[in-house]
Amino acid sequence: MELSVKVNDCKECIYRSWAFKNLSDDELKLINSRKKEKFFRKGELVCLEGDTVTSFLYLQTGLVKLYKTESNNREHIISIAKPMDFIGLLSIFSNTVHVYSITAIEDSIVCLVDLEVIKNLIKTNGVFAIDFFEKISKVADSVIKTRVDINTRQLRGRIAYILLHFSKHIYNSSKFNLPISRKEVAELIDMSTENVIRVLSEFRKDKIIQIEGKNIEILDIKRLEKIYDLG
Amino acid sequence: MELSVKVNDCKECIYRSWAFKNLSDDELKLINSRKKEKFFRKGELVCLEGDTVTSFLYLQTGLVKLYKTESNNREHIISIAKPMDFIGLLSIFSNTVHVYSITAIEDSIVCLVDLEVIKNLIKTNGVFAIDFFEKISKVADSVIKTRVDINTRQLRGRIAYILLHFSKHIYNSSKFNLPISRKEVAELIDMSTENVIRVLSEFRKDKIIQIEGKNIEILDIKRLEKIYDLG
DNA sequence: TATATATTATGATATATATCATAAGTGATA
DNA sequence: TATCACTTATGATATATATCATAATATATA
Repeated sequence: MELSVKVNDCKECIYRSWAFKNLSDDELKLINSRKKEKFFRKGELVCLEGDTVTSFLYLQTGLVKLYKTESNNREHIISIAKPMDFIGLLSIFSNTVHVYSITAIEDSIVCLVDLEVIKNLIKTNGVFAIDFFEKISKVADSVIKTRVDINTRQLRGRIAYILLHFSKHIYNSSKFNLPISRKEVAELIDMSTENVIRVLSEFRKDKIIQIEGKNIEILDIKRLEKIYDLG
Repeated sequence: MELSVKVNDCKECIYRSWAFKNLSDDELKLINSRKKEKFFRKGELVCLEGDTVTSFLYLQTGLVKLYKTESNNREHIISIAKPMDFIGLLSIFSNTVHVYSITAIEDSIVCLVDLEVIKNLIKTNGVFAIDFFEKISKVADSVIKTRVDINTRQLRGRIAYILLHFSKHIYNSSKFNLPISRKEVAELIDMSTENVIRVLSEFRKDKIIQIEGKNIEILDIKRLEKIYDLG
């Protein structure tokens, strides 16, 4: 179910990415006329793998997961995207269809801009083109880096990674509410659900973290960082 | 040691990527005047992680590996790039320094184009900007896809992947000379060297492949594909 | 050519991780 | 409220994978 949201004017939009800083007022107006802000309730699908890419997707608020559904119906999460991320990743250039499915894992607002408008601006405003490529490249580069970081570590290192990631890069707090289930954590960092639970319990017993359901508090960040560093 | 190579004029260059198809003769001339083709012998370093990115790097012939050196001095190969790939990946937009080191794993010719020239062309020729980003996005997307493909499979599936990859996408032949050592295969698909050797031997015993040192021939591609599909 | 070094190879063993089994807790829903 | 499905939890066991040990080749280097 898509609810209507307060409509932001691009020019005044507080969620606007720095990648749009070199657009003129007229260009922002153009985007404004061809964009739509959509609200997605936690759990709602934003787009499905295989859908035709017609819009540039920008996450204003909330959190979404990017994932693929394997042939055995298991999901494999590629990335958790945060506000200001270009959540369609490189598909807008590399493909005519979305490579990943996207689902909101928290109530989220996604701004959809007609892809043709973005491509035309890239063609006509060279400085914007460079800015835009810089931003999208950074997002994609960080996806690659994360995949490698995770897969070169073993279980404890992966759990440490995900805890530090949520704490430092998403919630900026040592205390946070994990937005995904242990099963989804498992799908994100390539391990079994049982082992996710087990390692979390281990960290709890070692007083590295405190757990109350989905509420997690990092008690000993130094040790967590050490576990992450050692792999 | 960099040897001089026959200098190709960009306009006539048989190695040119389709991403450059919408450049005028003058624009190609500009690139031509600011490019350098360098020969790298097998094993030679093309660039080092951390080096400032000053050129757009394009692989004309040969093969190179993109890798990171871990703190424990172990190498982790991110990707094997083939002719026509943009081997600097997204670093040219996302970073001022190279994120990966690059080394030739076969005698290779890399064309280095002054990055400023490329960026200026992106700014002034919008159609080229789109073409260029389509290409670079495809290369980067395929890196992500490959990482996921590898890490969602277990050992036999990974070896099957790498054999099929070399056969289908790099050499277009069921018979080929593996350009990297078993150790490097291990670094590429995240497994131990011993297990790479073991699984290859297993495949040999099962008459799926034939091995003579680095010379490999796929005898039963159907079974190899099945092993890959099953993970 | 001789020597050192790296690669390929295989078996034995240790370790990491997944799977299976079971149960308590939680949340959705009829 | 009662029922059902899902999540969290933990222990036991099976499996996958890495590591260790050793040796035979192959390759590089003095």
